[in-house]
Amino acid sequence: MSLTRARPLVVDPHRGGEACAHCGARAHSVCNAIDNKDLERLGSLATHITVEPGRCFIDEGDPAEHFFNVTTGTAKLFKLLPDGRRQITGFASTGHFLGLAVSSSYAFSAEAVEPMRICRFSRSKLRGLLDDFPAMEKRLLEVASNELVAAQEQMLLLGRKTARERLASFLIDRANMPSHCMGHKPGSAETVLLPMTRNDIADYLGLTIETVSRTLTKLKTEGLIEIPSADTVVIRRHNTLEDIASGVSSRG
Amino acid sequence: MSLTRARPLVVDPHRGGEACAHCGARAHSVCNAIDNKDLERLGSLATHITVEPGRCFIDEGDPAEHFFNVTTGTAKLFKLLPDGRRQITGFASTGHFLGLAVSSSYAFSAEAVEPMRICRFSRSKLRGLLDDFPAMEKRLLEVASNELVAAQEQMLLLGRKTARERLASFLIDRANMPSHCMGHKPGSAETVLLPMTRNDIADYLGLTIETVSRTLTKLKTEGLIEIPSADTVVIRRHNTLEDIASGVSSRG
DNA sequence: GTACCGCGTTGACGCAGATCAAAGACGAGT
DNA sequence: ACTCGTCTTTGATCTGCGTCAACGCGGTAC
Repeated sequence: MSLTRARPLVVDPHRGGEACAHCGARAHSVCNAIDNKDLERLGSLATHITVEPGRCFIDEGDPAEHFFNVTTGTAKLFKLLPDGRRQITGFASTGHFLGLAVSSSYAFSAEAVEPMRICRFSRSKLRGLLDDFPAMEKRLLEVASNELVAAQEQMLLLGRKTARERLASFLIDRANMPSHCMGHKPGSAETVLLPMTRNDIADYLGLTIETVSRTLTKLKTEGLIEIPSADTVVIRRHNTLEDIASGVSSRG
Repeated sequence: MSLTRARPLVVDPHRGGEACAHCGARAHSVCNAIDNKDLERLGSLATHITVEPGRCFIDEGDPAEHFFNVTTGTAKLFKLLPDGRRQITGFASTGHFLGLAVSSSYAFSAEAVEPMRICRFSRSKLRGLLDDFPAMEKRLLEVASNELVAAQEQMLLLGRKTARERLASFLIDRANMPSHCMGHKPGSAETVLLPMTRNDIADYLGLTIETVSRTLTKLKTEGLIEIPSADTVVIRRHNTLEDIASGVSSRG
């Protein structure tokens, strides 16, 4: 299932504990379970890579040789059916950890939607690190548990919510994201940035691009949101949108 | 299948390490990460309870005071919307571990579909146990990772598969389950037992009960399966069903 | 026996969202 | 400025599945 690899990923020669100590993502990631004094060992295992938008850096089915930690930017995680139908299972931003699977191959693909910087660890080497630093393993379990809760919420959305409710849920989720995940501009919690395309949103919400566009337009004409540009949404009536998202409001 | 209900959970006085040493579920559960010599401590933390079909033993939103380990039987895990719409996020059978969430309250409800025996641990006490036995924490991380992979697969199903593909996927999944999960009679991998109702299947697959019934009937008339009784399905053409499940076959 | 009652099946019809189609909007390259 | 390609919006039409309704079946109580 390998997609095109016109150019190799860019590997940054800059590495080592020095990089970890000054990493802006550390505060938001599993890495903060590691003491300063042990950071050098962590850094020695990491390779820093940059990924341009549209580039796939994890291919479903490929041997799972690495873990990844997102430093900056956003990726979409997705699974494909043979005929091209796609389900985006999530978006990974700063601090997000990828590649947890026990299996020997990746269970999903990952593609950058924004320019990204990523920290890459060899799977086999990290295993030894985890044995030495149980605090990090504890953090991983926390992270995995939280993702499981989010996955269940998404199953509820995909299985039982209407298009209107899905869009409302999506916008509320984005608005509630910490600012380091690019959910909104600092100081303006109601401005939601959407770095992904309508197609990505559709594949995330189990809809078509047309339904996403139409539903957003409807929310706009009802005065619940504004859409100053295609990748920016301003939430005007947050409470109403929350009610719709949780299935309370039946108007439409 | 229907037994009496509206009785409290039965707490079995039988407890202690002795019970763990002879527990039939241990081989399939996170407990097998614990040495025999430490089993007594594990057992001292556990309370054994029995749950009758139809009884809810986890309520979404309640304070998360316990972890659960399924010894025998099957539970459905689900989330509700205010108007009653329900999404079943999974079925938990022998060896399944419940209540991983980091949050202080449960993210889903759990209800027995078959008579169950469950091992209950206090959340706070188990925390200390995990600190002492990192092997168990490692197992938990493995379990959580595997569930995350399953959750992503289910998102693909709910977001992008047709009713026909969903039912085929469901039957294939059931057929591939280890026999201790009641997926099939030993020696007859193609006989799938369905302890849950059509309503449960519908809420698991994001469909209605009528569509589940119709689609199963269609698969039957096409000779892909047999339905000797409502809770038993015999898979006749396993490969064809697998193709449908993975979105290859477009006939219908 | 008969009268339930919960569960499953089947049919007729309706609708939310998919599909098909076309036309802006916007940026990159020349 | 112009073209080209990608993304987005909007309209017309179609359809898979939901909704509504009726009936059958097996188990249980009496």
